Amino acid sequence: MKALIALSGGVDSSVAAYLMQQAGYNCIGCTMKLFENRDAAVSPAKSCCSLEDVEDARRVAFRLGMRFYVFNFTEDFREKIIGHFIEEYQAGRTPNPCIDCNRLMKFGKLWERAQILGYEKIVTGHYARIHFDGEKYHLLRGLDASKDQSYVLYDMTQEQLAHTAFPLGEKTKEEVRRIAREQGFLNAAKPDSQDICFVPEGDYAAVIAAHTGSAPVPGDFVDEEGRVLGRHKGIIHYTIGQRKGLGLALPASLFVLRIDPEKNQVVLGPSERLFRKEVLVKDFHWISGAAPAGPVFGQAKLRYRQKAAPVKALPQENGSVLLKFDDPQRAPTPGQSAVLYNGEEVLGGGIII
RNA sequence: UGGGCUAUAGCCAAGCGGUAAGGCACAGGACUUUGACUCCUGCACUCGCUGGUUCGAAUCCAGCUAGCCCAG
Repeated sequence: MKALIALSGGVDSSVAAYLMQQAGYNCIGCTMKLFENRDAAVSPAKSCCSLEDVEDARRVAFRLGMRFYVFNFTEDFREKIIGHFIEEYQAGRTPNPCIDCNRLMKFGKLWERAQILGYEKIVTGHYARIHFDGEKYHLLRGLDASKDQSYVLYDMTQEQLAHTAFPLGEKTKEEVRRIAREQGFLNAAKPDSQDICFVPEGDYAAVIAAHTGSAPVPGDFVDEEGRVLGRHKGIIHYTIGQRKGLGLALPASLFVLRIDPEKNQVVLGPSERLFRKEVLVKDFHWISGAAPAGPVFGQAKLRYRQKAAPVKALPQENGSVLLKFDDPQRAPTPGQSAVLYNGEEVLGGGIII
């Protein structure tokens, strides 16, 4: 069996490559080149796919005796991932580019390329498990609950799951680091990735400005009654539930409740006004391939780092799903992904509207 | 220029003779393959200014300055 390993340059994918090799696969390593230096000033060891990391990936592949390719996906990435990222922010929503990247790049473009080259599997370092019951593929949480990354994979199709391997799904981060050390990988102690790969220093607004060639338009901060509280730097700077960085000195802290792109306003209010029991999710993707006939009882996450909360999911005729939580959830944010679980299994997910 | 009130960090604000609470904002860190949230740490050798009383004052007294209110 031939496997194409997506090497990011980090520890996880390196160990994933090693494990596949040990499992007897004929492996080849590859890294996706997703953006140019000019598109995102150098972002050292902080991201999952910065250009410097390509060299780390190459060294790991060399050490394992694998051939190594770099696939240039910069054009698609700029158009589809960065482009969408910018549109969403400008529309007052908060996108999660990593989700799009997984769907369109890793399990989209990369899988296409793998098929052309005759590989049966593509392999990544995600902490998640795939289970085949003889009929359907199931996506399960990673065994290491603290590193579980099943959330970012909810968009995977049956076909993709059939041709993907997550060798780290059964491992803990500790074990992975240990294996990396034992194998003498130079990135064994490399920090976990963070931040958006094409956004250096976390300054995504600067990236948007650089790509659009125009600065965000300042507007008013208002309270729920419409009273003006101050001036904001442009709606792209804010997200629902945000507290820091408003630059307002008020007697109590306020949070972003809503963003109104038409009026170019950001509505602020106290924390307790952020909670919602019902959340509507559009374009819901069911991993099984089809929406269930009736309501589903399970748990859902509205953001990556959040414990799944008990919910009743009601599939709608138009492909949306209405989530009715047992307890109010803090700051559901349009543009972010809601993912539905049934215990260890990911049932599907979509975008909050 | 008659009377009254108030002046504490970027903002709000405790303090009422014993050696500057707290909140917001801000900065740094932790957490994190998104943005946030959260958590930790830091942040007035000084209380509008000048004198005085006192062992000791942001706290009492006087004058000055500034702002606000009422009466003009």
